[in-house]
Amino acid sequence: MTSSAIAESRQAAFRAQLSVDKTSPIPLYHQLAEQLTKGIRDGILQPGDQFENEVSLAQYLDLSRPTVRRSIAVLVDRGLVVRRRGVGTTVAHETVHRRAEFASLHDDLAASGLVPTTRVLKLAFGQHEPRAAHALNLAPATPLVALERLRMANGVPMALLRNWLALPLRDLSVADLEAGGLYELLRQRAVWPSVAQQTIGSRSATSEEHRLLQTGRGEPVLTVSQLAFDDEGAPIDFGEHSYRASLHRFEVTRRSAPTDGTAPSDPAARRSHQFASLSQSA
Amino acid sequence: MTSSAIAESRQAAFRAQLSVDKTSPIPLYHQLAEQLTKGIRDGILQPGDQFENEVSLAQYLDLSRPTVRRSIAVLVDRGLVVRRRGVGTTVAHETVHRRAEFASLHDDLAASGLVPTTRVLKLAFGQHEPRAAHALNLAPATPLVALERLRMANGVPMALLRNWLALPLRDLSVADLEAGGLYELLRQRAVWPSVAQQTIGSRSATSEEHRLLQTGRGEPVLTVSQLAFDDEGAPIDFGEHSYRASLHRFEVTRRSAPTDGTAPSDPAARRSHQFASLSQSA
DNA sequence: AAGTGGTCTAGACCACCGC
DNA sequence: CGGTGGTCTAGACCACTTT
Repeated sequence: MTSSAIAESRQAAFRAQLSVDKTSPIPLYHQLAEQLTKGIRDGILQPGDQFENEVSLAQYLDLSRPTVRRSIAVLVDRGLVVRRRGVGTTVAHETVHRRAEFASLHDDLAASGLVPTTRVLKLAFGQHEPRAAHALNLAPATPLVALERLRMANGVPMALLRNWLALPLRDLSVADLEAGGLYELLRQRAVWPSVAQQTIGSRSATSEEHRLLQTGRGEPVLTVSQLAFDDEGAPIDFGEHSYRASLHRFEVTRRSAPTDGTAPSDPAARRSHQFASLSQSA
Repeated sequence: MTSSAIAESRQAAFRAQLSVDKTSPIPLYHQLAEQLTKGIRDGILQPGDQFENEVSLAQYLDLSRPTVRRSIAVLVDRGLVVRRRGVGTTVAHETVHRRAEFASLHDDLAASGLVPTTRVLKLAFGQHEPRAAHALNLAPATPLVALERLRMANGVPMALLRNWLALPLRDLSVADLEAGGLYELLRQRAVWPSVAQQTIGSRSATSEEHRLLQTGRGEPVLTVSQLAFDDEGAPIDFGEHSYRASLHRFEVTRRSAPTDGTAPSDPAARRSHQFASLSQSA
């Protein structure tokens, strides 16, 4: 049995697992994209394997080709597969699709098997912070919720997190904030961050940071300024975070890809914008 | 005249400028997306303005609705507009669509009105660098092109750039490298980077960096390790770059958005992955 | 009820690649 | 040449928001 024959049998076995529920409120393309993604992430389809072509997959699942194509576009966008005109679609190489996904620092630490804890240094309502207000596109006198937290992992100080919330969330408590991540709390209050602009820099630690983060001699901090907005562009919060440089890395994936994950053959279209995904890890 | 009436007249004037060439080899959706993008970037359409709806725009341009929709999806992906079911499409707020796009450090400096220059410290063919080879998924003994450059702006040292190329480009010359950016040279040789994984960190400058970059006392460096791959996942290069922290910031835009720039209403689909764009600036 | 975006169909023709 | 992905059409029905 040749290796390609083995790959074909993998493909056939995988295809047999696929199914979509046309009565579900979940879009068909989304159902299929999730199943295809899982197949690759679980290793059922392996790097270099030929993907079933769009037409026959559509026929097999009784879907139209555009719908199947849209599903595959999701995988292309995630960097899991590569489409080549005239050739076919193949599962991308290992190093390409180890694409980091974003999670909050709290979640990231937890995922690393560490125990994240939070010490709330400050929680104040109705604060005025003209700089934060300006960054959030609000009037300078807009009252904000000011927040200062020290994030630790297994008791080791990791980051100093300062945030100013544009929302009148008077029910936030120190206990809530020490129990988990800020964005999780916001989502519980139906606040869905949609866009966040971050600026990553670095400098030597201030004396306060040195004290709170227990940084070593000459250890710098990685600084992240963040502006978050919801679906409609309404401001959510402004954050200024300092991470111990020796304990953190920010992973970014830059990708050149047209919007829908297809690759126009035209040179003008190739000069397209580039997209990336971000994760942070300790 | 009400402000919405003014916005409507802007919209009408803008629509009159639109046109697509059906005989062009450039995809129709791409032609339209570029024109719409330009209209927003040039301020012809302003934040908060209502976009023409998909159906009438399709009718006006004699295109099908899916094609127009695909164009608008490009803008959604770029963060320029916001779609809301039952409401319409509006131009995103200023702070949301000031989305930085990626460019090479060389291009970024030039765009800032600075004069970028490059000093080639090393250019060596057939080098063995097991660490770089491993990162690129190559055999440890694979010969690489080793490259070390000092990038300056207006004569001020900005960054130390070390790269190892996986490609047998024996025709690279010091003169080429001092004339422009590395990736521009690669594109001239038909090498199209498709995916780049970067890890951003920070540490205090080594003595060599201190000497070459003329860093101030206690000034750290921002470090970026980068792996670049082409369309097919073939490795292009491994880079280790050190930027003077006081002179650089990395801008990242995180966005939660489904693949094609649409927003599934289903909660399961909302728990989708997040995308971002990266730029670096001095 | 009217109008918007969100999804989907069942085709079509073309460009590119490998045989 | 056949098979693949890339683009496009002309509809359809639905979900959601506003009036």
